[in-house]
Order: sequence, then structure tokens, then C-alpha cells
Amino acid sequence: MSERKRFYLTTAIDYPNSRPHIGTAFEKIGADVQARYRRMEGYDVFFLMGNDENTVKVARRATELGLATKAYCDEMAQQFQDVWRALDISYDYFIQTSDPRHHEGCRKFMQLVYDRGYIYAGTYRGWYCEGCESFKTETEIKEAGGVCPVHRTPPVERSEPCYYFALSRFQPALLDYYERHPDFIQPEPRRNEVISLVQSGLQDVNITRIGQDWGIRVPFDERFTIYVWFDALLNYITGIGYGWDEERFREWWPADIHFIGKDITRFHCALWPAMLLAAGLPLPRRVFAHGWVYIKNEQTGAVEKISKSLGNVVEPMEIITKFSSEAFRYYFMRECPFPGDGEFSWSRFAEVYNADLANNLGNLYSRVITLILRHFEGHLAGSRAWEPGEIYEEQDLEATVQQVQGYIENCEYQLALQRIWQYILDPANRYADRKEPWKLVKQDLEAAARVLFDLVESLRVTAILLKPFLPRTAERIYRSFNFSRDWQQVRCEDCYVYPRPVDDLRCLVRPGPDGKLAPLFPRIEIR
RNA sequence: GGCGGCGUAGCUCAGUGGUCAGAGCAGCGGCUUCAUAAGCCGUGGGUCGGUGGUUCGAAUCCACCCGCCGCUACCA
Repeated sequence: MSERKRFYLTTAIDYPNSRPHIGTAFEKIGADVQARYRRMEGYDVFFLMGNDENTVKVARRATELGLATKAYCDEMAQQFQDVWRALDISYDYFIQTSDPRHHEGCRKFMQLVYDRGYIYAGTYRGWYCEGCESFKTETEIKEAGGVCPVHRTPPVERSEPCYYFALSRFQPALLDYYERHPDFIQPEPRRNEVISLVQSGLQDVNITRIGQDWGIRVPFDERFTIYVWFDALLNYITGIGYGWDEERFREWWPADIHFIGKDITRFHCALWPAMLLAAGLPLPRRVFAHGWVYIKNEQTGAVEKISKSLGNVVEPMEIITKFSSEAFRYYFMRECPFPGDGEFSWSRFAEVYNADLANNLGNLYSRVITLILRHFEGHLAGSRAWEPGEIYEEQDLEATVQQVQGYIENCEYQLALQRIWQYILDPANRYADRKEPWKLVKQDLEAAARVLFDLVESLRVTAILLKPFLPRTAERIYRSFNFSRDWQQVRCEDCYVYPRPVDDLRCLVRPGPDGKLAPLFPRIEIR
């Protein structure tokens, strides 16, 4: 047996000062689709997520609530994971950067980079806000009109000892890497931004803070803690064993994709690779920067940034409990292009849900199964010898499936879903209307059975292609029949290389007490 | 300020020199009733942001203008 292909993917780690919102969830769902797709296609997958806990803000928030910082972090980590589990995010490990193993990995890494001569002592001079107990950037202060944007007080110029990471020395190496790996930064606009940024010149960055209790101690100078980005980025290697299980680390590194928000592209595409180069480690293969989810205000029609102060925060749990995690996942993957920005509104949500999930997919499922149960008692006799018939004769199913796969691999999820509806489900509904099996059944039972067999075939293909997107619905559709291939073993190729059945096709579901089949997606009645 | 992107039917967008400018959703009309009042068929005259130019011919290339947006070093 040849060694199985590995696939290591990560999402950004989140600040736990507030609960995750739908924008955060968007990223995790997009990553989850990729993880599920790769597993389905035979990869050994490791999917890392986590929280970014070593910041002053987190320590301050804990103090406000009268909690020990670590206890607060653990509590928030639970809350985050509750949401991720409710959304069926299939992560393999959830890292907390307050974990001692992460601390050890960071210290080891920093010592290594220090020993290799890329970290040096210096002085940091900047604008300090007493209220925030932190430095503010020039632009932050300029935008606020010369004061701290939070406290509205003028900052004081302050200097303190620190350690710098020699980022500037990596400019040529970074540009060379971008040149030789055109797919490293995606999508394209982000790549161009990073290249122009790096071309414009890099400054060394201060990677330490002095006099803080919460955080990771600098190994070669215990007065200091490691400053956020240097620490946070390292989760991608400490999460798979760096510093505590070297064998495991070597098994998974480098990452195949880092999924991040577009706002933190530069850290992942410039600082992070430079850090790895400084440590002599391989660089990740791909960084994918997704877009933002905005809220469309139903009254004004205005598109707003998600913000607490605007009061427009939509809780993921609200969508999940009102509808389902499947509907949540579908809306964001279909309606918000992953590489670009998208919008959320309840009315749009209802529209998309009804049109695609209830009326199209769900209704097809219901009408096909009902006919098979009513006229064939759920058993299409003799069908074990049949081949899928003319339902796809007007298209090349293999080409369609491969197109969908290509879109998924490029993280163009909205295009993948669009294809599935346009090339599989819509033709199936049209085929049903053209053949009218509900009439045929009165004249030619076998002909009707053949039509229904083909319609089931389109449901089988749909279930397989939707497996990464709607894991529960896909499984429910698939397990409604006695297909020969086990659901766990199913892969995209099975769509067009028809797995030989050992038995006639049978429906395994039955109507409820009301005589009706339980709908996949009950319609949302508007008003 | 600099660099880059965008502005196409009510909504979301595809279309980058050449048949009458397209798709999905919504809307409207019809057919149908197996199905979740679902489905199918038909229906889109929208200054392709504006002006000027290149060309036999531009939504598609160039210039300028208007409007929106991104990046310009530590916010998902």
C-alpha cells in the first residue's frame, strides 16, 4: 500500500473576548468544507482550530468578570467549541494558546531564531495610551484626531526596551517565494497587495512586551513576554506537535492551507513565512484569505459591518436553533462567495432556503420517494441489472463532477453549489416533468420504474457532491436507499463510475403517521 | 496622497473587440397535481456609471470625469 496523501489545514485563532459571530463562522464553515472534501477523497486530514488567548485584552476582560484569566479562557474555549460543534465543524484539535505545550513550543522556536541571529535587543518608541496600557499606531491616532480612539485622551510618547525580529532581512527571500509559488497567496487581489507591500520595504518588528504577567515568557530574557503575532502564528506548528512531539510535527508540516480573514493577510504572507525561514522550517503551501460577511439592514437596505455598537450582531446559535446547521452552512457557502464579501439578512436567508433547499432539493426528494413507496412498495424489482439511463444523456456527468471538484479545491464554493443545482437537480426536476412517472405508472409499470430509478440516481449523485457541504442532509438522502457503496467510503468518482449494486434498489424510509414523508427542509413561511 | 479593484435587468452576478447583451432569484402569464401551494413552460427592451477617443465594429481597448471599495505594518 502506498502512503496516503496528507492534508493539513488551519483556521485563524480567535480572540475570546466575545462570542463568535456569523463572520467567524463563515471562515470555519469554508475550512470545514475543504476538510470534509479532502477526507472524502482519501486524504489523511488534520484540521486545526483554536483560540488566541495571550493578549492583554483577554486578561483585562477576565479581570472585569472577576475570573482568573486561564479559567476565563477555558470557559470561552468551551463556548466557542459549542458553536463549532453545533455547526458540524469537523476540527481534529482545538488549540488554546494558554496551553503549556504551546508555550513550550513558542519558547523553543524563539530561542532557535535568537540563536540563529534573527532576533536582537533594541528600543521601541511609540505612542502609549495610559488607559489602554498599550501602544497605539500612528494611523490609529491620526484617524482618531490625535487621541486614543478608545479613551479619547492624548497618548504619550514612550520608549521601552524590547526585542526585534529582523523581518527586513527576508524581503528578497519572500519576493522570491511569491514568484516561484504563484498559488501561495489566494485569491489574486490579496497576492498583489502583499507583493506591493513587501516590495515597498519591510521594517523589523518588535515582538516583545515588558512588564506583563499574562503571556509567554521570552526564553532568553524572562523580563519580557512574547508579543501577540509572533506567539499567535506559532499555533500552526505547536498545534501539531512542535516543541512536544517532533515526529508528529514532521508528519504534518507544512500546512496545505491556512484559512484566514483578508485583514490579516500580511501577517500570514509576510511575517509568518519570514519567521519560518528564520527558523529553517518549510513554508506553508497556501494561504487563503476569505472575505467579510456584512449585515444587510432590512429597514434601510444599508450594508453594515457586523458590530456590537450597531446592534446588528446575529448569533450563530439563533440561526441553528431556528432552522438548522445545514441551512446555515448552505446559505453562507452558496450566497457569500468565499474569496469575496457577502451579505446576510433574514429575508434573503428565507428566500435562498425556500428556493434551493425546500422547493428544489427537498421537494425532489419527497416526490421521488413518495412515488416509489406508493406504486412499488419501495422496491424497484429487477433494477440491480439496470444502468443509469438517459437522465444525463445531454451532459457529460464526469465533466460536471470534475468541475465541481475543481471549484471546491479552489475554495470557490458558491460556484460548486451553483453547478450542482444547475447541472444535477434542475435537470432532474425537468426530467420528472417530462417523463411524468405518476402517469406512466398507470400504463407501463416498468417504464415508470426506470424513470424513478434515474431520478434516484440523481439524488445519489447529489448526496455525494453535497457531502462536504451538508453532511447531515447528504447522509440522510443517501441512507434513504440501499446503495451498494458504504456512505463512509463514498467519493466523487462514484458519481460517474456507477458502483454495481448487489440488490435491487430499495427505499429505506417510510412516511410518518400522517401518511407523508418528513420533509428534508420544511418551507419557511414568510409573513 | 500613492498603488489596485469595481460600477451590466428589482436583487446577486456572468460576459473582456464582432451572431438581436446573458444566468439565477424575485415579479408576471399559462400548464400540471407525483411532491413541502412544491414542479414545468413562457415572459427581461436594461443610457452595459458619464464624456471623449482608437477601430469597419466596444459592455469588452485608451484618456478624462463621477461614485463605491481594498491595500498603504500589528482588528474576526
